Amino acid sequence: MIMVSPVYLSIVEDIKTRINSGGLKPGDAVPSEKALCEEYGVSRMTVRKSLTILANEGYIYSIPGKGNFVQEPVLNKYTIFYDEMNNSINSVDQTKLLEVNIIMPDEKLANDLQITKNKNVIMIRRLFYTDGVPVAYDVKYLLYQKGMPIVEKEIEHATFPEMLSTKVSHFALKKELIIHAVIPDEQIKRHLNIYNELALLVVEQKLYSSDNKPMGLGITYFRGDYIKLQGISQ
Amino acid sequence: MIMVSPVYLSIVEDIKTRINSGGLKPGDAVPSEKALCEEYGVSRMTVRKSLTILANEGYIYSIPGKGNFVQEPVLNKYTIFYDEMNNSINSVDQTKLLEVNIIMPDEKLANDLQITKNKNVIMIRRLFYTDGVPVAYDVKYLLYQKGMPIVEKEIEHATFPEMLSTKVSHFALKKELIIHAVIPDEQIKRHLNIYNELALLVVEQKLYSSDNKPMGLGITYFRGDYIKLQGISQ
DNA sequence: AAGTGGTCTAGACCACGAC
DNA sequence: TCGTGGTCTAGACCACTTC
Repeated sequence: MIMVSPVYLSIVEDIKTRINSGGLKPGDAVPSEKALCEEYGVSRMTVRKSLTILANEGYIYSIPGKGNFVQEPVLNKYTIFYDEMNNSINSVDQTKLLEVNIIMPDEKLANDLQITKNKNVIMIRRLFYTDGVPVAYDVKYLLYQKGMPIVEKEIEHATFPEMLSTKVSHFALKKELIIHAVIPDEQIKRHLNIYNELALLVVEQKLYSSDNKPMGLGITYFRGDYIKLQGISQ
Repeated sequence: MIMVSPVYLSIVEDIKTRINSGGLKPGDAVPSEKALCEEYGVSRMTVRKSLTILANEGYIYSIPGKGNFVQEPVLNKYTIFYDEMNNSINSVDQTKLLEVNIIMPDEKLANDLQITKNKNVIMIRRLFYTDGVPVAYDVKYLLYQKGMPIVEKEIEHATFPEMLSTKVSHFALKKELIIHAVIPDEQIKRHLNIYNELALLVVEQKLYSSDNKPMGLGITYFRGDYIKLQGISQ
């Protein structure tokens, strides 16, 4: 049994090697598709399949009528997998629902959710525990819509995107994270049993519908000694 | 002048709509390529181009011999653009090189860099300023290699990946971020002119060569009131 | 006019899965 | 055996860039 890797993949690897070794530098033109066909002895569609992969992986870009060119590498792009219940050093194994309420938003919240101050907003406040220790204080604000689940069972253990599951297709959901660090205020110190100096990692989540209308705002305050977020390139 | 969008894109949009509207649910089989050819009246390569795009965007996956299936949506994936000199609320406009030195690693550092404790490591310590205010304290550890730039000019204003520019192709560089929050120690308080309680956002960067050997470790301590990291879905 | 990439066709053969 | 997706070919026409 011989595993033969498809031709287009070996062409991809070959061109990657030319780029990584410096033979092809950012801005340089890749040989034309016709030239690559002759060089590798394959049809144009095969060469184009290879070039499509290289473009998808960020190695090259194409300008119609001109050619394919080596892309300047992106050095600052990372992928992070975030879920308020799970992170790289710790998982939430218990939650406590502090409050579910319908409120009227204040100035800032109305602005964040792009609504007027007389609209109803669902506020959910929870505590997250690991091994019996309170590790995070969590607040969510959701635009109130008919048919929304305000059943405590459905809310207590749900992550933010899950709370919108009945209203929105998850494929269409756009999300945004804002990460920063603060000193806890008295209320949070009380909830998280903090008696000495400790920093909080704060993660704000904003959910948008496919037409970029805000659907909700979530803020999770993690004890700094109980969370690390991890990002990876590619 | 009429802009005609290519057929394969309209097929992509049509299938996306079927998925977003719930007509096709996660786990469901997408109609076979042959069926799609007949439905849209196009050749198989055109249908396959559409399916490739849907697969690349995470909507579907394929099992050879069985068919194409709707993917379970990933709800926790975000992209973050991080660069120690720039973030969404603030940019570093001035740097101060505190120290460049060759050191022997301690236990933890040797472990992080996967080297023995008798190997040489370059340590670089810097301060970052915005409008004359020190906003971050930055430490880098780089494996010493012949030909490495220890010229202060090349180091002072460089981001971490840039420091390796002479040694590694940036395309091949793998990177990792660890984000957490701490209270500053006395040394950092002194460097950042912190007199009251303030949290630090700490970003650790690890750089790896293409064969997953660690190349360097960087730790940047940002004043919590001067940095916010932003992540977006898709 | 010549060269480039973008789109699309109508086939072909293969490996794999289900029956 | 038949249907499925995976690979590959040898063309074609188009829009665009360059000269």
